[in-house]
Amino acid sequence: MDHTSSAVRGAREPAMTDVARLAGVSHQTVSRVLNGHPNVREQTRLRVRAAIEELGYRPNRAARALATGRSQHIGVVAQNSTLYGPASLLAAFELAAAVQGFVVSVRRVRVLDRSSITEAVEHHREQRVAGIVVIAPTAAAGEALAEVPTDVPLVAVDGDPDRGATLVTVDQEAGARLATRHLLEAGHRTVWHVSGPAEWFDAAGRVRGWQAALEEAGAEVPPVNPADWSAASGYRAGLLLARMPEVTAVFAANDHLALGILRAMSERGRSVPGDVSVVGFDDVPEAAYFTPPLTTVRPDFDTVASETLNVLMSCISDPEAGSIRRTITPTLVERDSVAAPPG
Amino acid sequence: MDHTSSAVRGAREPAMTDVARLAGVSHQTVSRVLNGHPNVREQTRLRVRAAIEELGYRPNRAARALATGRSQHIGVVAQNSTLYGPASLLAAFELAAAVQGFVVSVRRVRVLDRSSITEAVEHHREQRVAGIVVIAPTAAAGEALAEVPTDVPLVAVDGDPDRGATLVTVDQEAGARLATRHLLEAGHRTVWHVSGPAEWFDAAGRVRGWQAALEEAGAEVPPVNPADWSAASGYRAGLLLARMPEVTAVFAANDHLALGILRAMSERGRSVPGDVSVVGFDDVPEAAYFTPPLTTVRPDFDTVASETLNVLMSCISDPEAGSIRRTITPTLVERDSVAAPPG
DNA sequence: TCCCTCTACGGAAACGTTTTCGTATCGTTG
DNA sequence: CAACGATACGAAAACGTTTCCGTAGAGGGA
Repeated sequence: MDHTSSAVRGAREPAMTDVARLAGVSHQTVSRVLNGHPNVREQTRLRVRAAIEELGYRPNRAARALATGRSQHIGVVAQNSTLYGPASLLAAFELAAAVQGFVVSVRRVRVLDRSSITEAVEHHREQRVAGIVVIAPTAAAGEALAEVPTDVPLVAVDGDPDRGATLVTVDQEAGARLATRHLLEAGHRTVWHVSGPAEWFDAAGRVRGWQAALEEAGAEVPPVNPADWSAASGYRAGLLLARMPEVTAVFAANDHLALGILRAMSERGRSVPGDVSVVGFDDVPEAAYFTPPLTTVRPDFDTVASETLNVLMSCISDPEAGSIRRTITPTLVERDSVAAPPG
Repeated sequence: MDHTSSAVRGAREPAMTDVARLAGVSHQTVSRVLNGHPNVREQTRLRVRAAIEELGYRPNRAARALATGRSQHIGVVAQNSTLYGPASLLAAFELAAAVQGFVVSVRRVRVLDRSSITEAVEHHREQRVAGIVVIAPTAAAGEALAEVPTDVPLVAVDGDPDRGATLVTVDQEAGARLATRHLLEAGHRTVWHVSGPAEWFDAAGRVRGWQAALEEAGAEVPPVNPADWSAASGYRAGLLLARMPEVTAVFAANDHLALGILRAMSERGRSVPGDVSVVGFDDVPEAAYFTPPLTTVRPDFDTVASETLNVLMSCISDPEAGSIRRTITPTLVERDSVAAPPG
């Protein structure tokens, strides 16, 4: 018998008191059973469970939230983009949170500016969420977070590494060093860089890491080729680089930029990795099937997501704790887009 | 003065009664002002607004949900995947819902089987969401939805086209026809197909459309090459097809499969589009930078998302209405991966 | 037997809204 | 001037939980 679906249309949903009446106890006892409190006789517990089952009772979360003052909700603020990194991070986070019994509400913003972010955070606070996660990869987002009230646990992901707030990030610098050193070790005299948008911390960190690796190796630091994250802009940058014979190694700030570069090189008749070596960043699932398969840097987004959840949980359970910081170090995935320079 | 952030730690957040006291009215009048009810003197309205401002008052959504019996939440059930289609659909939906003042809670499931889906839907019902959206592209999901109680508005996206439920879908058959006819019109005698996983409606629809287009043109229908959605499986299928000289045209069920096929063809020395033409599906942002730029079928996910929201809204406002069905027809995007067959 | 301490449960007051109903004031009308 | 319908607002009862406190009964030690 499925009482749930046979419920009369428009009839009030069963509440705790209904369960209590059927089980012959008070509604507080039902509450106790539901929340796993001790001091309930086994026999009573069973009667209550049976009544719950029979009525198809489901607790009203709104009432619970009102009574306790806290909800099992986590608010997420994310940008409206389908970039691989943020998307897979978010998906992994939602799954992890669901496992822990939390429901995550995501609020998308069109652009990551101050007003949008404060509005979105305000919105979540209005919902009395237990905690907030902001995917805040740009400078403007960092500023916005600085002025957010601190009375609700908040963790930033990919945020400003120079702010003191609690933060989970990928070590962009280390990743960029990995890529750059790998190219230098293959014998290239220097490495050119096609960067992401300057206002992104990710992009800035990768530039820093690339530059540091070059300086440490005593290599010349060529000018940065600025781009956004798209294959289209990678293509444009690639066309420029393709006509410079001295360019033999390129580190692209992400895999889609690298794809655009590969395309440009191919059109200009410069073979990869024969004439030019290319390394990307992100390890998107299809990177292994680019032409040629792309050597790239892999940040483990699953780990970022689960660490984010861990950090948020400890912020929730101990709001007085200082700011926490977690950094995930990426790894290098070697494929076929890197070789020794020609000649 | 920012009273919000200067609130004493641990102090109770201001409630409606606090605002009322400060404004010298009763809390019901505050409620009236908040909800835009008429019959409030302009002067009173201003006093109330001032008090709200001064206290940094924000209404408690849980209390409102409890009192009204409905929440401004939309529950989404989605698979834990970073496939481009579902991901961009979801992002667009979240943005559209936010604009309408709804908060969307997404519940990820590891796999799209019956128990996971019913559990996730149950979870949302427990939260008393105003409506539910299930991204249900597989047969198992379709079955699961059949047994979900109908007392909450629910719309399926990419669900079973043969079920009567309210549904928003992409016209997979039309898209596949577009691709197949385009290849036939380029002069190919027939078109081979690398399909998505058989349990996906999307995949099945694309197979049907491809087959229908071939039959209508009197072309031979070659056997389907089954794959999943990944570039890896596209690559494997591509290796097989590359060694069959009679294969001159391939329709891939999505762009990442197509990428794998391009890679396989390139490795086997078969040029695209010189020897083999390829058409994809999805129009991922980087498809224009594949080697060669990919001709593909573009479903407009923004439209799917906004239609989904529209349909859900009408289900919410009129729960007695029958099931609604919306179909979005994709378009063909021509690039450089299609040419006349060799010889 | 008396007192005390557990255990198992009920009574009742929160939590912060919305909503229904009631009422005082005021301008209009017959 | 009495009667009446707006208009502007307040009183009080929901909504369905949790939680604090109280209490009856069982068991144990002096």
